[in-house]
Order: sequence, then structure tokens, then C-alpha cells
Amino acid sequence: MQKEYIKPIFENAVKSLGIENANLIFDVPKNLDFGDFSTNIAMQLAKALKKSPREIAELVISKLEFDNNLIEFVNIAGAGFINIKFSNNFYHNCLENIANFDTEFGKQTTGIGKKVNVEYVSANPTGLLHLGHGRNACTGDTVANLFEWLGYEVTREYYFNNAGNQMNNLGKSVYARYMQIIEDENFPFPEDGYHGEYVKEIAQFLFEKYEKSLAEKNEENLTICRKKAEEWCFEKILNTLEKMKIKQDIFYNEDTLYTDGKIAKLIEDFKEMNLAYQKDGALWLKLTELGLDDDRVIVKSSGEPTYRLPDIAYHREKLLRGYDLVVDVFGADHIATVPDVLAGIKALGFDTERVKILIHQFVTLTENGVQVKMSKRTGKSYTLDDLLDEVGADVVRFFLLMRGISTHLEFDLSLAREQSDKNPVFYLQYAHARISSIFDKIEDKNSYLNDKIDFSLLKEKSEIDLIKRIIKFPEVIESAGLKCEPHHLTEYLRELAGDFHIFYHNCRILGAEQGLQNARLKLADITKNIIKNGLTILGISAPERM
RNA sequence: GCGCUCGUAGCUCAGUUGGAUAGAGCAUCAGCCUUCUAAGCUGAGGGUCACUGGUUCGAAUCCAGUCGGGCGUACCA
Repeated sequence: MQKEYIKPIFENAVKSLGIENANLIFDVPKNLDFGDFSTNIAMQLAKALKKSPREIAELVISKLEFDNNLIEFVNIAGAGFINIKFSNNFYHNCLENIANFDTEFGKQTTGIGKKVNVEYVSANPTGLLHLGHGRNACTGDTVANLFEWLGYEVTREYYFNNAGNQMNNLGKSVYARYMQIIEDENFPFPEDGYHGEYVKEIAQFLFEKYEKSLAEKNEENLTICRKKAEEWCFEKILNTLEKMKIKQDIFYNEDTLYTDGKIAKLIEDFKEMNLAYQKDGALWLKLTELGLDDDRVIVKSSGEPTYRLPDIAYHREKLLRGYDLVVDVFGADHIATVPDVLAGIKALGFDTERVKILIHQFVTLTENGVQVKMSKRTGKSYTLDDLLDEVGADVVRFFLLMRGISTHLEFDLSLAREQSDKNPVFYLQYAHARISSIFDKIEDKNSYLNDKIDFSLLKEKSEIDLIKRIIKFPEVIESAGLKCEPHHLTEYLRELAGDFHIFYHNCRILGAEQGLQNARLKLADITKNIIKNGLTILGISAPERM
């Protein structure tokens, strides 16, 4: 908001010095005594104009044409920084504008008319979700929410595979557990089978439904085991996602790519482009031709495709559906597929800019400083569902979203359990509840609702600081959205809540002189809307009372 | 070995397209409730930004190398 005002003013000034297309950058100085913004333009131009930065700064300032009512000062500091400080009037005007947006403040138009597809979770129905999936799910869901705020038309998608090795493996594991129930507790369990307790639950369910009729080891019975396992896992997964307030629009089955002939078509196309060749009984993709280090197998000698082929076919399919942007959320363990997919779709003639792949690092769970294991294979695991039941969706989502996706995330179970001021999510919710409470206590709302609000009465430092923070909300939405970094929003909300708490502590709202009370109420109300909207984007509730 | 990623306060982490004295939360210590919710506020201590070199007016940030952690590196997904 501030930049929108000063940028053209500086552009004109720089232009009048004979410089076109200057790279004007406005930073917020660390030391607030320097002002609200600073620019290094004078240093940048030092070489071109062959003058010292301070001389240039003076020249630039002499050419600035601005409203003295809105800017308090512009001066030179240090090596040649130009510092700008806005007057309170400027901020009062901003607040007045924001008040007119009502609850829509922060919504952007960047994405209007554009379609984006965000694919996330995408866990195969071979087990229960764990914390890593949780991070994936919250990240994807929040990114999708952010895109909606940017104006995009958003499709949320879940990609899964209910065929192949891993599913067969699960079917066999269930069968073995089933046989252990009805026949012999030492019935051999597949070597690389799924050891989780849930496999026993599925077997128990089959026993109750079919009694001993599945005992014969044939294709039909194994299929029953596999199908039941798939159904059971999917139901659990969806249930867990629902608890996390996640609902996706499209569930895309990898199998569709085969039945619709998209895999066959892709093989054909690669062959036609001379990018596929036969070797050692397998079909290889010439990735070396596409700038990568090694060629890779796309169809095994057994005739089954490797994961690359459906991955590429799936991305082509999504792009052909007409999305301007296709976003994937992957865990770090899937990073190997990224270059292959990008090379593949590029070879097929698509702009790789249309695909954005988010890789999030792993989550570790700690309790009292000790790491808790949550492996799928070892059987004993702490699932996402357990966690949701224990600490609730708000805490889980906030904890999983409050770190940059590229860093390893440590989930502190002891802290998450703590229902106290140590738990950071309550800090935000508390600010929201506090504001609600004020509005419950207004004795006579008429003046607040009907009188023209005079924002110029807000002069305290904590009031102006809060306004400055409020102004930043749209930028935060835009940058968190376009960069797909939800934690920028969690950081911002924490700062906003902080500024509010300070304001609340320093400035009495109810009982202040009528005009001032109304202005402060409006300031609080705008803050409340932003917290509520921000938390909603994060998928976290904003309680009226705590 | 190679690729990706991370290394910032005791712990968990922020740190904008390179900017001025490196920040927050927790933990520790010291204060603030007759007034709108103390799940709050104020203050203090705490740093070789892993290491070395380079680029320049200026580096936690960019480049090269070294060390250390994680994930990949399959005719698993």
C-alpha cells in the first residue's frame, strides 16, 4: 500500500535524472527510527551516474513530488540510503479504505480467470496416514485456499493407485493375518508384508463376514482380501482427512490412465519422437536426450510400466484439462520423479512453468525431547488419526504449517498437548476471542454503527503499529500464495496478534471518549476479520470465546 | 560417488529480489491484574549465522570448496 504510493513518485524522480527502468526496491529498515521504508536506488545508480551515492540521493530527493500531508520526511542516511517516513494521516487514510472492504480485505485479483489444480495427499490405500501425509495434506489444502484468495478457480485433487505390487502385497498380508486367525497363528507372513495392526483388524473383519470361507489360497480370495483392504484403508483415510477439514474435488485413479489408453498413447508418442528404445527386454526413455544424466526404464521387461510413465501421462492429462497451473505436493522421498516428469512434459511440448512441484521435508515426532518412531513397516506407529484425536485439528494443522516446507519439521507432541500459553496456536485464537468479547460488552452500539468514524483519533504508537501490520495482509496473501509458502501466513498472523495484544494492553477501548472508542473498535474489528480469514485459510478455527 | 535439501541463541525456528546494530517463540531471570479475557504485557541475559576462500560500497543471503544431518540415487511409488 505504501509502496504503491511512493513507487511512481520515485520513478518520476529517477526518470528526470535520465535513468529509465530503474530497479526501485523499497525495504523496511530494521531500525524503525530510520523511517518506514528505505531504498538503495542511489547506491545502484552510483556507477551509471559516476557520482557518490549520497550526491545522487540528494538529487533524487530534490526531484520528488509528494504530498507533505502524507509523508513526514524523506532523508539520506548511511552510505546513501533514502529513508521515507509516512505520516499518521497516511495510515488513517489506509485504514479508512480497508474499512470499506469489510471482510473481503486481502482478496486479490491476480488469479481471476485462471485455473489451478492442486494435487495433494495422494496416498495409496495401503495403510493409514502418518504425520508426513499430514504435512502434505495441510500444505496442499492451505495452498489451495491461498489460490482461492488470489482469485484462481481451484481444483483439489487426490491421485491414487489401487493396483500394482504394493496393493498385492497388502492383500497377501491381510490373507496371512486371516489365516492366522482361522487356522494357525504361525501361518507364514509375507517377508516384506505390511506389519501394521490395522492389517489384523481388516483380517478380523473378513473373518466376521466370511467366517472360514476364504481359506483356500486362490486368486478370487486374494482379490477379496485386497479389495476389502483397499476399501477399509480408503475409508480410514477419508475419515482422517475429514477430521483435518480436508475435502478434495477429484479422486483420480491411476488405473484410468490405462483403461483410457493414455499410457499406450504416451509410449507411442515417445517412440514416435524417437525418445524411447528397447534394451535388455525393457523400454527405456532417452532422458539423456532431454538433458538428464541417465536414461531410465519406463516399461519393465515384465511388461509393467514403472512409476515414471503414469506420472508423466498423469501430468499431461492434467495439463490437457486446461489448468493454467498444476501444483503437486510431494514428500522428499518422491523427489526422484521430479526431473523425469518435468523432462517428459517438456518433451511433449508443454511449458514446464505450468507445473510447480512442492517438495516438503520430513516430519519427526518428539515427546519430551525424545524422538518417537512412526514407521509403517514396523507396525507400531503413531498415526495422524491418533494425533488428531489427541490434540485436535487446530493444533495439528498449525504445527504442521508453521515451518517452511523445505525444512525438516519437528513436531513436539508434549507442546502440542499443552493447553496453555506455551502453545502458539492459542496466541492467535486468544486475540480473536478477546476482540469478540469486547464486542459482546458494548453497551450502546448505535454510535459505533451509525456515526462516521474518525480514524485520525488513532495516534498512539501501538495503534499506528497495528495499522501498519494490517496494511501488509494483502501482500502476505499474495506472496504466500504465489510462492506456495503457507508459513508466511502463520508468521504474519502471529505478528498481527502480537501487535493487537500490545494495542489492547496500552489502549483502553470501551470507556474511551466516544469518537476514540469507535475508532478503536473499528481497528479491533478489522484485526478480528484478518485473524479470522487468516486462520480460515490455514484451516484453523477462530473461536469467539476461550 | 552423484543429485536435492538443511546447518542461525540452551531448544524449535523466522530472516523478503544481497543492505544499516541478526530476530521470534519456548526455556532461564526480574517485573505488571480494584478497569474491555494474565492463554496477555514489559524488561534482562543468551550469537564465530557450520568452516574456509571468493564476488562488491555492503554477504546469514550469491559463487566455489570443506565438514556434518536428512532424503533420493531401482526393471519400488
